[in-house]
Amino acid sequence: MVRTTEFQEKVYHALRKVPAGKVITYGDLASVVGVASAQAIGGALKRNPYSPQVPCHRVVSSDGSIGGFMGCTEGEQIDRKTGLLRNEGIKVVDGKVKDFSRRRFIF
DNA sequence: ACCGTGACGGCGA
DNA sequence: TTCGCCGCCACGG
Repeated sequence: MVRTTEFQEKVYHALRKVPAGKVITYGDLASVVGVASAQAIGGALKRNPYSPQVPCHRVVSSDGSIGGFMGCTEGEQIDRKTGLLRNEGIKVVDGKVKDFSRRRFIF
């Protein structure tokens, strides 16, 4: 049983609305959930109890960086995250999201 | 492109 | 329950 706070649930719920092939920044996601801290989003994703249900891999940094994945800012986890993004049609080169045009998901 | 600072929430002690 | 520290960040210099 995973204890999730309302904050985390909001984050997960908002993230759930992001379809495959699109990515969102931590800041934008924070804006959606109504908080001013993008880092808090990262913290929530880090403790993400739901793996594929909540596409935490579709969340990238504002500068296009992949960001982190499963608590790691680098390593094979990141490589895996990159693979998932590419699998969804997102172009990722050198740890950066190239197709940044659709990073903004209109809610 | 890189580093430092700012700001907010979560979590542990 | 309260205080302090850390973090998958954002932005300016």
